[in-house]
This record gives sequence, C-alpha cells and structure tokens, in this order.
Amino acid sequence: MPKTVEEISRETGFSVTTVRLVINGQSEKYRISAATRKVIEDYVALHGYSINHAARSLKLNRSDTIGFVVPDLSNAFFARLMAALEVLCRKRNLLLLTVASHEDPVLENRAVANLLSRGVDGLVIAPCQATVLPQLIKGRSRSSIVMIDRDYNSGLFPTVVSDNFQGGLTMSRRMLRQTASEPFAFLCGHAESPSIQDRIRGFAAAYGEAGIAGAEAMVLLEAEDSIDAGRRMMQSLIENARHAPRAFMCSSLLVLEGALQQIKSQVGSIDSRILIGTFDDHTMLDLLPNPVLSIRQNEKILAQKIVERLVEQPAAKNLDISSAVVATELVCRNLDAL
Amino acid sequence: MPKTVEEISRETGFSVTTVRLVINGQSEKYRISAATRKVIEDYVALHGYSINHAARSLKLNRSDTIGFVVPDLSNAFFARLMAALEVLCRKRNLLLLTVASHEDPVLENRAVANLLSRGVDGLVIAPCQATVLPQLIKGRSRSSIVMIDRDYNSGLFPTVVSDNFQGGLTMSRRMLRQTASEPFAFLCGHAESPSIQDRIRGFAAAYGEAGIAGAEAMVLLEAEDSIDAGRRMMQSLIENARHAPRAFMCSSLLVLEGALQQIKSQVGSIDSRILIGTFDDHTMLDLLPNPVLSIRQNEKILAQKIVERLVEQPAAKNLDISSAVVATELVCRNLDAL
DNA sequence: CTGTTAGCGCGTTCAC
DNA sequence: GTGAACGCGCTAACAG
Repeated sequence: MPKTVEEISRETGFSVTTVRLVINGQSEKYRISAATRKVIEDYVALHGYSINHAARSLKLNRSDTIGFVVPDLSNAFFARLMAALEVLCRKRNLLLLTVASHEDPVLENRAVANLLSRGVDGLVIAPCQATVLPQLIKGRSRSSIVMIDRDYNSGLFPTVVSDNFQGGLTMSRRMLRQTASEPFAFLCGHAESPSIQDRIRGFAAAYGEAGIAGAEAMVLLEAEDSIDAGRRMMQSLIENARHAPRAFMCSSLLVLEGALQQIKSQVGSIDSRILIGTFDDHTMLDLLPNPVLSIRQNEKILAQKIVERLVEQPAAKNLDISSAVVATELVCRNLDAL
Repeated sequence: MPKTVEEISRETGFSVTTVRLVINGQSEKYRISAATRKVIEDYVALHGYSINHAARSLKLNRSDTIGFVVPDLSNAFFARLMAALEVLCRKRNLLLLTVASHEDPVLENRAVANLLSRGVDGLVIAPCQATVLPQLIKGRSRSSIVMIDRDYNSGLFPTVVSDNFQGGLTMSRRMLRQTASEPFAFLCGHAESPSIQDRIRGFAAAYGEAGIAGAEAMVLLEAEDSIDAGRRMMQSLIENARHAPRAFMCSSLLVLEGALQQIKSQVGSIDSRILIGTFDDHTMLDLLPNPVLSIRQNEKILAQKIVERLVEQPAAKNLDISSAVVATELVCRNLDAL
C-alpha cells in the first residue's frame, strides 16, 4: 500500500502535479483528461493514499490541528467541553489534540511547548497556574491562543469563562429561599482560583441581598480541590455545630463527595432532607435522594466562543470582544422532598 | 524569540551544523570549542529554541507521539485510562494525543487515518465497531497498533482487555450470596459487544454454580449503552414483576442511571435496601445510600500492558504474549445496610 | 492539459 | 572544530 504522491506518479506514469490535482479534486479546474483521472482514481481506490501531514505542515506552516491542554479529563466538565470543542473543530476540518496536564504547571508548560513546536494552529488552555508560560508563547503569534475556565493573566490572551459570580449568586439565592433565609456554609476547594473567588463573591452578594450579615464566616477555604479537602471542611463544620448541617454548598463535585463521606463516617448516615448545593452538574447527582441544586456550565456555548476566538483572533484584533463570559444554568433535583 | 536553528546560526555567526551540535548536546563528541559552545548556549538560554517537529518527523520518520482513539471521554473509565497512559508515555518522552470518536465508526476511521498520516509512532484504539479500519492499517507497520477494551478483530492486532468473564462471575456470585440465592436480573446495554458478552457468560456461570436454572431469562438486552436503554429495561422489569426489584445488576453506569431514574419515576422512590450491582466503578457511587457492588477495572495495569505492546511489538513478534487480559476488582459499599 | 522545480527545517554525511 | 550539501514528501509557481 503506497502512500506518497511520488510513488503513485511513478506507478501510474503521470507527474506528481497531475496526480496531486486529481487527488485534491481539482481535475475539473485544470481540465485533466477524464482518462487520466480515471487511471489515477482507480489506482488510489485500489491502493489508497495517505497524505504525509508532517511534510504538508512543514511546507504550509499550518497543521490543521488545535491543541487542547486541560488539567484533568476525569473532571466531567472538561470531558464534555472537549466533546463540544471537537464537534466544532471537525466542522472546520481541524483535528483536536487533547493533552492532560494533571494540574501540574511543569507538565502544562511542557505540553504547551510541545504542541506549539508541533505547529498546532491554535491552542486552548485551561491553565492550572497563574504564571502561564509567559515567555513560551511570546511572539508565537503563529498560533492563536485562548485561555479558558480560569481567568488568570487577564489581558494577555482572549479568555472564555463561565459566569461564576452569577452562578454563585443564583444558587445561593435559591438555597436561602429553600432554607427560609437560614444561613448555610460554602465549602470551597482550590480557593485561590479566580473562578472560585467569583463564586464566593456571588455567595456573599446573595447574603447581602437577604440582609444576612457575616457571609464571610460561612465560607470555608482549602487550597486544593479534592475529596480530602471536602472531608476536612465538613469535619470542622460538624465539630463546630455539634451536628450535621441542614444545608450546605460546595464549590465542586469533589468537595461535595468528601463532604458527604465525612457526614456518613462522622454522623453515621446522611439525612435525605439535607439541602445540597454544588457547582458542576453531573448526571450521577440523580442518584442522591436529597434535594440538590447544581450549577451547570454551558459547554456548547463555551466551545463556540472558544472557536470564535481561535479563528477570529488573527483577523479582528478587537479587544472588546476578545473575552467572553458565558451564562450558567441552575439545575434542581428533588426539591419537592422538602 | 527565534525558533529555527538557522536563525540562531545567523544571529550568533556560527554555522547551522555547529549550532545544532551544541543544541543536541553533541559538542563533546565533535570537539566544539568551549567558547563557541558558551556563546550558543547563552543565546539559547536567553532567547529559547523551539524545535520544528514537523521537519523532524519528516526527516526521521518518527514523531515521538502516540495516538489514542477512544469512544467517549465522559466515560470515567476511559478518562482514567488516558491519565494512566499519559504517565507511561511521558516516561518514554512520548506525547499522547487523544481523539474522541463519539462511538461513531466513521469518525473513528477518520481519526485513525488522520493520526496515522500524522506519523504517530503508535496507536491505541478502543474500537466502537467490529469492522475496524481493516485496509486502513494494513501494511502500516510503521506504527504499532493495540486494540483495547473490546476484543473485536481478535488476531489482527494485540489486544488488551479486562477480564470481563471473571468480573461478571465474581460480582454475580457475591450478589447471589447477598440475596440468599434469590435470582436477580442483569440489565445489559451495548449487548453485542464482546466485553458485554463475557460479562453475561460470567453471570450465567455464577447461576450455574448456584444450581439456579434459567439465567438466560434474567438477562435483559439493549443494543445501545445509554440512560434510555436502562430506563426501558427497568420498565419491563417492573411491569413484569409488578414492583421494583429487590436486587439487580447493570452492565454500565449509564444503564444503572437509567434504571434508577425509571424506578424513581415509576415507583416513586428508590428503596435504599435495593441491592445494586454495576460494572465500572465511580466515586459518585459513594453518594448512594444503597448497598452497591461494582467492578473496577485496573487502569494502571491496563496502561502498562498497552505500552508494553506498543513498544515491544516491533521487536518481539511473540504472538503468545500479544494479548493481555487484566484482572478486575470487586468494590463493596454499604453492604452492612442489609 | 501535463511536467519541472524550489524550498519548508531538520538530521546526517562528508569535506575542509 | 566547522561548514556545505543532500533529501524526507509536500505545495505552488511556472514552464511547456
């Protein structure tokens, strides 16, 4: 099974140009004779032809490829976003290359450098660090770069994020309505992240609206976003109150899991009347008997905004539209159980 | 920030060969003068150097890249497997390029063709079809190819799968022990897949051991693996028995979700004493109050076996070791609740 | 309508 | 110690 155009040209006796024109479907345009075309098409149908993208990239300085660097694909949000991005890329004949950074800045930088030197036409980064590859990318204008999910480095690159403030506000409002304005805690992992900060601001704003003082005291913070962090925060909550909370809110599914595990192990069981709020929706929340509020990010719109910025960036240097904030949706489960 | 060796050579005044020798650490070997080396090294340290992988690939016919084609990254198992694979690839200085096929054979073939023509050094495929790219890959021995998860096309390529028969057997045995040998149904999505067939055989074997006849009648089948399929199967189960089952087993998390949703909507609520068995473990199963058995696949070992086959395949044509079956683990939750 | 040719940037071999 | 030259497979401009 031959691959190169040159091989096909040798075997069929035509020049590489002729072969190439036929393969690229430009035989009409250049009025290649039907006979010639048939010979070449038959040959290709029989033996196949596989373009060498490395050579093509080298020549065209373009790879028809988009790099996607993401902290963690086992985070369902990123997995869904990847799926949405891929659909849009495919429409534009781009291959989406996804690489995980495992929340490690070193790996993240290596992945970015790697993808860039492989000539990706664009780069989508969900950074796991504030100091993102500053010198790495400088001048690398050949590729358009879009930052997502966490709005570090504002100003350097176009950014696409969900409206975390509004999400925190909406969910907190609804929680307060359900609890009849009884205050509840907000358990936050990865607290220094700008997205989390925005969620906390939304939380505080809802408290302000309701005329409840001391929202700050109801926010628990942990540096990492993990099950263990969730456990620790719930533990201190239970120890302070001497019983499991009647309602609480979490910054992520991981924190929620830790919190629930902690209740189970410290109190014995999870009262199904506890009101739960959490960021990031997941179908498995269906499994819980409790009333659950969650904030779902809109991956489709996010992907759309990202791709817009990926392709429009070289053309429109319009900084006004360079960053996007996408609305989220409040999802309610089992609220009638209350 | 310059990129090409040629630029550095121009700026420093040395020839491209000299620059390249220094950059590639061969200055000792070719006895480049220390002064020359220092100049070049300092220049690179200051301005950086980004190799052009396209040109390198073209020349070396090698890309230091492994392609990974996977049906669906929002399936947590694949996400974890990807993470495990990436760790091993990184150790060997390989970049793992992950592409999703969305369970679509056409997209799968396109992804494979794409990755191959981009010169990946290896290809890991979790096929979503039996007729995998037969002619596409033929003769494409430049890349080693490993099939995983579903053992179609046995014999053509090395295969790495979990021991689904043993998994089905182990879980079914334990289920029967918990139910005191009272039969329970097995709800299967994507039933024609070899992995599912193996799980069903394990289920039947457990029934055989226990001397229970009619295991076949307890197996429900659906073509697709989805929440809806799960709902349909649970619906027919409930309609036949006139009540929700006291125990049941599912072939995947999606089917489980559908089944539970159906119980909730048809019966009103989910009795927390229902014994649940499911394939594929997920931390969110912690959220369920019910007793839950699940089968966890060992992604670390799977990844290890895959990489072994990826790199050893060219060397050892040893067909005996070319396919691997990896043990699974039974995970128990809340069994004391019974 | 078809053929020839000049690089893209890299690694290698061979001259000086 | 250093430099020059070739070719990987492809595209595009130009020559018939």
